[in-house]
Amino acid sequence: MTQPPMNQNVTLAEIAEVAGVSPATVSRVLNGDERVAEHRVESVNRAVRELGYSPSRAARSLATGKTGLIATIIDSNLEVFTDPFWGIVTTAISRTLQKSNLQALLMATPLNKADNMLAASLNSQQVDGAIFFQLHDDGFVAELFKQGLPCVVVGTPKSSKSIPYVDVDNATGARMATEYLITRGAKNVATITGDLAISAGRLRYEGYEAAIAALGQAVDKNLVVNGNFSHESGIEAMEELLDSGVPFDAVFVANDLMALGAMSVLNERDIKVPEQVAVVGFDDMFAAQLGRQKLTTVRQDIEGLGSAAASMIAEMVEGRRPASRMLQTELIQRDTA
Amino acid sequence: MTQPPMNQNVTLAEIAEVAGVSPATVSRVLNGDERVAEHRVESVNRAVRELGYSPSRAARSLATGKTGLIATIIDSNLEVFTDPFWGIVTTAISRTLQKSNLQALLMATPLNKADNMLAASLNSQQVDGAIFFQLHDDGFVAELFKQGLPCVVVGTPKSSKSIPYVDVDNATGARMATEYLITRGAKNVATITGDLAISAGRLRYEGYEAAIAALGQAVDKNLVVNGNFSHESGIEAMEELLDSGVPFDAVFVANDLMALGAMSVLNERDIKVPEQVAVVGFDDMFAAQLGRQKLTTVRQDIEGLGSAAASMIAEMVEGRRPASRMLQTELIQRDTA
DNA sequence: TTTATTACTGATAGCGCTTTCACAAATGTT
DNA sequence: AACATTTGTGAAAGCGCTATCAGTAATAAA
Repeated sequence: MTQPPMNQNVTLAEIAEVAGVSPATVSRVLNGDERVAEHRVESVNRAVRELGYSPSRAARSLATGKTGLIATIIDSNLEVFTDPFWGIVTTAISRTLQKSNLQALLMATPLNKADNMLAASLNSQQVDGAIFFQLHDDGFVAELFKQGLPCVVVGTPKSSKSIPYVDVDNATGARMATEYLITRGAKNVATITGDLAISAGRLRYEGYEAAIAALGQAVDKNLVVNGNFSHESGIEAMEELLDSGVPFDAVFVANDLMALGAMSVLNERDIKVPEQVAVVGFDDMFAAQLGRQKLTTVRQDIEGLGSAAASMIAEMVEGRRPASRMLQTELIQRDTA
Repeated sequence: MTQPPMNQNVTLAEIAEVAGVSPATVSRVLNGDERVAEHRVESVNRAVRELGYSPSRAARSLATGKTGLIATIIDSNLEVFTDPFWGIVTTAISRTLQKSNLQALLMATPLNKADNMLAASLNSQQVDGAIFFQLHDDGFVAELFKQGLPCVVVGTPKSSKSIPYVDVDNATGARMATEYLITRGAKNVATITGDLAISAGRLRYEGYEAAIAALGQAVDKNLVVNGNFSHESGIEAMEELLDSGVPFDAVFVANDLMALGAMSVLNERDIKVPEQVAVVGFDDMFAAQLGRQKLTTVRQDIEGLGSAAASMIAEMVEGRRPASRMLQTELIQRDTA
């Protein structure tokens, strides 16, 4: 409760004076330099406490060439706004960065046209590193990375895998989901895919494929229908599947949003879930738990995504070169399968 | 497509040399000082372009005492993570700040115990201002504000109204919703309230009350049951309402999450919506449009909240003192009323 | 004891910008 | 024609730190 005085304008020089040492020594103490006599460390710390001193970031940046800032860039063209995803991930980033004395600079900007503005921000000594979110065009990121800016992308980069990235293990998650359906007794597992142009879409489909292949079977093309991750496309895909007449008793849907759409079609046509058709989604989005039937789905560790990205960038800032990471998923069994 | 060279280490001094003027003049041009001869302005701009120069934020901060940074503080104890709210609002903030050459610094931190750390970040010359999200204890903010830090809170501050804030007009929105229900022919409009300890909860209830009062009636206490904004509490509240036996033909629910819960109870008991009971929610959360019956609700302008907060803080940074703002809501008619 | 290390510490020189301040040139005023 | 203003510019002094470098005191090695 005893708020420290926290004077706005105390400078290192004043601390030096009060503590009776040179500015250099104060700086050493502040930065944890070992070889300072114990009694001086103490008197410096005391002065810091008493005057409520906290060093100026600007001055420090200017002197060191480090800003302590990490750009967190979201392509505002992207519609990540269907879920708490972005909030959770940025919060995790911010929290994790704090441990390395870094801070997150938020940048929402259309990635294509902003090239220049963004480049200006990133290229000069404005930030120590940058975290990008899955993007259509990662050529820009590759460029920056090559120029020496520490970068990590959340999601799987399209072109240059040389950029460190962190992603959810989409393929394994999808495979687990499909295998679960099979284990539950499904004979014909259909799938509604996401946008196959996006890595998450492709990989989830490949996971489905792998599960079928493990059975020694080939994928029946009639059982796969393409969606684009939208709720609407889930509805359409399920209608198409049903109308085609192919028999199926389970469906793996590439994300919850489409799964919810698919479920509403199933409900309308009075097809019992999971008795007649079992369904499992992917993402464990918030709304998955809202309906009268809660969705069985593959949960991705969103918070983990953020903190992994943050700690990777922190490593890079310190000069190391972290390996890309793949986060495990978890099958959440609920009402629909 | 032609990426500018964008050299990492061009300094103002080099620009001065290339342009054949003094550093002071370069600085003037960069900052739009009027009284520089036209031909010099041009040669400076040319040099800037050719060398791909962009000024160092740190140096500028050190010289001016301004950082160009706005802290965006989210109390990580809070569960804002049920909706895209946070993502939308921060994106809007970031985008709006850019217009004033400011940037958003993200800080997710438990507000109570972090006092010290946060205070350290905010108090010294680390940021030019701060945006806070609705918080239980705004005493901390009041403190900072009194100390001269430009602050804006998103939501309605509990204690000190002297802090500039921006909020959705909860009362009017709730009143509109209730009146709509009445206009539609409802004779007995019930309400499920939110947490009345939170301003949004209280104000939405007051809006309901006002609509009833406008009819010249008093609120029938049997028609109001308290929830706490959670899905679960919506379910419970509706069960209570139904079990109590009080007749009602419409219900205004203080948020969509509870409304969705209430709806599922109505469905289970085969009560037709909106024929037997009309329902309208509040928030227009994403999931409101997902079910088979899309929720009629009061939309709040989340993006507006973010950009208002951002432009208010920008004004304050420039020394002005903006008035608090109240954002209008909009009734979105869908399937449930 | 003399010399070579080691342990601490303080001057001091920037980091890259802004901003007085002073001054010259150009313009305006009696 | 003499003086007072206004304009446009550069020199130079910081802004608050860090980091190099050199120097003194204390310790180890010869």
